[in-house]
Amino acid sequence: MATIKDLAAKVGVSVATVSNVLNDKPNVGATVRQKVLRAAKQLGYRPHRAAQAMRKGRTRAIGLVLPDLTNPFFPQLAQAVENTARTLGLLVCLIDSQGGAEGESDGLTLLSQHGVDGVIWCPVGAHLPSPLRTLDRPVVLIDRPRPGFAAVHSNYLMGGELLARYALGQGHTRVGLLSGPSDLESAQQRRNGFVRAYPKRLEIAWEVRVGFDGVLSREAKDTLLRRRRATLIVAGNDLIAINAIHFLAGHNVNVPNDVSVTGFDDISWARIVSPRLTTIAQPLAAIGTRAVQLLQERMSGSTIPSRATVFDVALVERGSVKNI
Amino acid sequence: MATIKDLAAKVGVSVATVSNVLNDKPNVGATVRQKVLRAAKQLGYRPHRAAQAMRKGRTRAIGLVLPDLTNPFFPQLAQAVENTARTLGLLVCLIDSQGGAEGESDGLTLLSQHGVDGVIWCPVGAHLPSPLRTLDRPVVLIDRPRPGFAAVHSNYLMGGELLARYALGQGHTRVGLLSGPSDLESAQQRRNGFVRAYPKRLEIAWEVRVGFDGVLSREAKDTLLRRRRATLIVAGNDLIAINAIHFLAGHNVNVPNDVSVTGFDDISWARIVSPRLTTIAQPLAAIGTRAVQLLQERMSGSTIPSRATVFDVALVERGSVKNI
DNA sequence: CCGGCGCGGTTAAACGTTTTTCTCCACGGG
DNA sequence: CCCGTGGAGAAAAACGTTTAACCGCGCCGG
Repeated sequence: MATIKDLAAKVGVSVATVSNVLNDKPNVGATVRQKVLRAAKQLGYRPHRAAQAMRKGRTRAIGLVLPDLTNPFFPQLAQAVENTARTLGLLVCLIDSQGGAEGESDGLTLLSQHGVDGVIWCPVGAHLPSPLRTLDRPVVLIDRPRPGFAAVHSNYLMGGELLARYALGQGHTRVGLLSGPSDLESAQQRRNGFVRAYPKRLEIAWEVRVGFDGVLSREAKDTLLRRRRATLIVAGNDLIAINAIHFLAGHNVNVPNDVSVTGFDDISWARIVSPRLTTIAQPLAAIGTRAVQLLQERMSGSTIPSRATVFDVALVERGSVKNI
Repeated sequence: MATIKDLAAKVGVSVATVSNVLNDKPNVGATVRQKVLRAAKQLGYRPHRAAQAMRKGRTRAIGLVLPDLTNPFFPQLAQAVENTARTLGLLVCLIDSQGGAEGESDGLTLLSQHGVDGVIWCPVGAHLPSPLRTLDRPVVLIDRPRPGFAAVHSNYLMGGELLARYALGQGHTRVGLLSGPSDLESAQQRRNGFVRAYPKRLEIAWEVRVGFDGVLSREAKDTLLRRRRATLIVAGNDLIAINAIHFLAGHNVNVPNDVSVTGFDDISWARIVSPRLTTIAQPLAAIGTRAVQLLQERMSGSTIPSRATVFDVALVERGSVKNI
């Protein structure tokens, strides 16, 4: 690998000068600048990132901490993050915490040890991993906002409201809720958006909380079987909805003929499951892209308090809700 | 952040000695060793990875280059890779080339610039990206073997044979092939395993090549509609199978009643699509894990020529094949 | 008694950058 | 004529490690 020293030798100039032209510093003449640039190209010079990191304290790498890549919600996000990061010359270092708090913690220490310049993080719970204290780098939350953090996510309230309006439009007035975990702002807002949109006209027959990974608790299953005359089940996300549909199908309850179901997220599965899932689509790619842009801003030291950016969502109508 | 110098000062010993105990080098007395260790713990010392990288030329980071995270085949792989890497103290740097050769190329240069110690790579085509030449680090291929490279993948031949035996067992003797790209060893072996298992008894009515991303060409669609009396369609992977099923459903041909379909890979979608897909299951997690172990071996300089490790596969019977 | 050797450590150089300080020189104003 | 100024570049220090080279000392064999 060609070093800055080689360039200096080749051009017949000091290393400092080479460094200066490489970093567009002033105090270097036009002719020398040209020569250096040419030599750099010719030798295929690439800066040694470790050396740069050492001096500047910047790695040009960011961390991406996700709860579970096998949850189809995240790959799209990850892809968008990686791609836009790469166009900015940033390397993304992946942590998949497998939904565990200690995986998250380990991952963050690993990242901080490597000195990433910032991290994009989708927190798994409501707690604050300790490595986050020592990691003195900007963090932007993705998909799951939290007070005191920069974040980019969807307008969950809006999603809930869209669902409520749609439910009424399809003639449903008595619904059951398979909400996400109550300690997740993102789950809470979906629910509240729905519940508070038409408090008079929409009756909540029952509500049970489920994890965003979609596994149904005993209680959830029991409730699903009884259903207590709810004609529509509003799930906290697509995974929950899909699991519910499968569970019901296993007990000879047909969706949407016997009961309707809605999801949230529009993950890829929503399109291929049957019935195809009526759900709320988030602009996943845009969220990922925006997250790294935001992070980049904060890494560049801009103290502009652009706290959160939230994206509009849209209802996508498929086949899991019946008009009654 | 506490540095090695601080430790040295605190214990009253030279930095070299501290470094030696931290790296379990000999030539340092037991008492001093204890003191240093204690001080390190006390100050919460963490080695500065950039500095280490600079000196040793090792980053303790590896690259993971994938064609497309939104292809449900890869997230499981990625998760396994990340997790076992983390237990080895390795950071995983992700590249998603979006199926493009130049994305792959860019990603590899980015990785090489950051000086990763090795890369796990699932090549998108048959070509050899140029940055691979300059990147002087071990590479292990994943899922898609290629002559001259260490690789870990499944026994595709075996998978093909299992499918052939199963097909015969279910009474199918005339099949159509929706094979993967012919320049991918992995696609070729699936096909050959199937075709060559019972050349006398199994008649190949037709064969058309499709990309592993599952999008159906004009030719593929036409062929699917005619079918020429094939009772079973053997797809190169699950994505292809699922798209075929959807396409057929859109033209009122029912799987498995009108025609049977098999897949390959057992991606998560295979379980939730309907009919649920009969397919070949690969031990994805094991593959990912083994890949990083293999890479780690090669990174440690072991010249043991453990070229490739291949895993057995299993047929998982679901609902997409009818017994006739 | 002397030379060599292993033990337990220290000193210093090195890795590839960036950055601060320094030098040299030409030029313009007083 | 002298001094100050600023432009162009060089020298050197620094970042946090690792490692090669060195050193003093006690011990053992000859």
